[in-house]
Amino acid sequence: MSASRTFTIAELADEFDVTPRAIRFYEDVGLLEPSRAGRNRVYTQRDRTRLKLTLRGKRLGLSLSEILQLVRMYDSEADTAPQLNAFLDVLRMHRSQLEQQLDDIRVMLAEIGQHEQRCRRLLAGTAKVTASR
Amino acid sequence: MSASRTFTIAELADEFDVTPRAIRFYEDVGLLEPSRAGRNRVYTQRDRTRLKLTLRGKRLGLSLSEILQLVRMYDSEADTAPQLNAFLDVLRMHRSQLEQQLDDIRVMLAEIGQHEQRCRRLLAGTAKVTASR
DNA sequence: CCTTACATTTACGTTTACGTCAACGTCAAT
DNA sequence: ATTGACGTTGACGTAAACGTAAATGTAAGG
Repeated sequence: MSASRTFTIAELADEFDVTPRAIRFYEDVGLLEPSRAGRNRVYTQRDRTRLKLTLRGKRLGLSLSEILQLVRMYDSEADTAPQLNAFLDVLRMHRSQLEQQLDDIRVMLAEIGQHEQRCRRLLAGTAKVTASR
Repeated sequence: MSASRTFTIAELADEFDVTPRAIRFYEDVGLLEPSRAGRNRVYTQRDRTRLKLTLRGKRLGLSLSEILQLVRMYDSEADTAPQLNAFLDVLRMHRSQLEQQLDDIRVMLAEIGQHEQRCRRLLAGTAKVTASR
């Protein structure tokens, strides 16, 4: 069993292209919980996964507190019916938000396609003009 | 020709569920350019479209200045080959970013699906327990 | 032993995207 | 004439997400 590798703050910072400052900040808000070797932070695979989740959330425009709610929910061992139903509600909300984003992205990609077409048309034009001179 | 309807700030605020304050702020940063009827702002269809674009950008996590760059680019009448090529580069960048987001969303949706499954399994369990009591 | 490199905490600074008064204009309805 | 309802311009406040020193520790290498 790969004795569950650990990471230094700089390793994670390098791997995910964030600053150590940001990583410590994520700890402040409760997203990471590294152990310590003396004063220094020691990050586990779990922290690494958390960080990856965090950055993915950020890329989708979530705030850190929203991300925190998410990971806490995912970690929580809800077991009563009310808890589970509340959980399901939150999941539905997130899913509908993600689907809204999917729509937004589709529209934007379509627009980008249009503009690319236009650019290429125009470039073809300037090429001819240049060649004909 | 539908004499190009105009809108008041409150109409737009209502339609898109944002505050007038936000709309005025978008004007401050250059995203909207309403004309005036005396002191009051008058928004055109173009402004409405701009606002829609703005809010879509926001949902995807873009900053207002990024959105401003986008709409300016889309409006600009680039016509020289270097301009057009630069334009294409930016379009490619945005497309790759959107595709990254698509990936992120797919992963998140999959995770949500997992959790929903788990919840339903557990709920089925609690239902049985409840029923058997 | 001294420097270099990386780590830490504390703390103040900064940018973004508005919120929140305050003070005022204006037009319609009572 | 006054009361809302809606609009305006400042101007200050604020939450989020770090950046940026400053002062300190500490382990490794020359």
